[in-house]
Amino acid sequence: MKKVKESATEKIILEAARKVFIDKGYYGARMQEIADEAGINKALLHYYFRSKEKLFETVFLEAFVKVVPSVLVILNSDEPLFKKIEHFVNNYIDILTENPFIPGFILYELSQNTKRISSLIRGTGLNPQFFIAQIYKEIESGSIKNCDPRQLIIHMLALCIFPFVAQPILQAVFFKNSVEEYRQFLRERKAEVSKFIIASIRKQQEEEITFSNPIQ
Amino acid sequence: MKKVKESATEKIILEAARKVFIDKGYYGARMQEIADEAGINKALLHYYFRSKEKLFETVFLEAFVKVVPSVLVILNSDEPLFKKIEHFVNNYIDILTENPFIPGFILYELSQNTKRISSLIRGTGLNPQFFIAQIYKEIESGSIKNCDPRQLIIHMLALCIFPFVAQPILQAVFFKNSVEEYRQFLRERKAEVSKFIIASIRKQQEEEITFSNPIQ
DNA sequence: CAAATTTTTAACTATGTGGTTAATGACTGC
DNA sequence: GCAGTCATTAACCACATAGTTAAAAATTTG
Repeated sequence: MKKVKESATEKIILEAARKVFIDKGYYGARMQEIADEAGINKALLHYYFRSKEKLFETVFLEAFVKVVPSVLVILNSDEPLFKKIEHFVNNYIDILTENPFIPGFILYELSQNTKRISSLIRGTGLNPQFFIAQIYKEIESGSIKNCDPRQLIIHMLALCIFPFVAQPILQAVFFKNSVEEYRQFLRERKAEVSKFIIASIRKQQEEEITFSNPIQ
Repeated sequence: MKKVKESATEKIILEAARKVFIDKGYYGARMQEIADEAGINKALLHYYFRSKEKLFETVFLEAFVKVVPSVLVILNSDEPLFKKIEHFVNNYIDILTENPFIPGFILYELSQNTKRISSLIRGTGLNPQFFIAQIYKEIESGSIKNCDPRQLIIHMLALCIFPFVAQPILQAVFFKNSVEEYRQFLRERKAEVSKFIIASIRKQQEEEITFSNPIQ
């Protein structure tokens, strides 16, 4: 019988599985390679996790929980908007720097298995309504320009996540394939992105620029 | 012997291979599935393309060429910066709307097998130097704020590409899983993104805001 | 039309893969 | 210290998969 508390072996397996799955994806990963990486017999993988699919499921959920909800807390806090954007961008890029392969991993597996999305969303309480309401308030109060809050949120996500998803090609094209240069770039990017966003949405006193089509 | 002009069968195979590879990725794809999809015998795949890897390379390069270089032409044109940004964003989002799964495909395969794929890409002449120089000129002339041109380019790419890479989850979270609503959102996004970028980088006459750390 | 060539197929092979099993080693409680 | 349970292993199995082959069908060519 399996114990509730996870054994040391179980942790070692999960660690190895995470590495291999993130590197190779579900289909590319080999149970033997995971076992080798963990330095144990392949049968143990099945002993603890029954099947490749179950093992993957566990790894995926751990990754998802690591990256998504932590950042959601910030969006639902009651900080003022500009501070919140800075806070969000800083934290998100930090978390992703520590787990640079997780966004690509999540996006790919999610595009393969769209069914899982809805259960994940339900499980982690992904709901942008509070943040959307805050953006509306700021628009009405005149501190930011008119826009569709969903567009703004997706701008924020894109600017934070994309550099990690596209790391290989960006690193090759813009940074002579130097990992160190790319890391430096990401550090600078934290400040760069918040400034970029805030400069764009902040309303100038003298003119009222309206964005097209707020929301229906 | 293989003819120079590709036969009808060859086209059918490529079409089927594209579909399966994009859906399942390199490791997930099965030669038998591609053959079934094409309605032909599996041996024909090897007859025309020798191996899975060669077939994949062909498919990948076709996809890459469809999405990347066409848009590079715009960046290397001599339009003024703001017009060029609008032009770029409009064209890119259009192209991606027609090929919504290609970005994810490219990024995924690139992250799985960076070495092999980057040698494939090298032949396609990706070079942002001209556009980078243009951005510098605009900074010097005082029409846009100071910034690292690479950051700006990656902002642009992120804002265009991310909505396609993350479509499943964004659609679920923000658009009740409605494909039509998401399409509408992408249409609006074209205008939204250029405005967002230009509003952020345009320099106001009265103040000179400097971004941190231009380039070394 | 018949010979030569190209295209297509069914059957096959070698290998890699996820998963199983039965035996062994390591603990744990008494 | 020993019975009983849990953890670990090597050897194995069934099956799927990329790739091959040899023969048949279709097409081209003289």
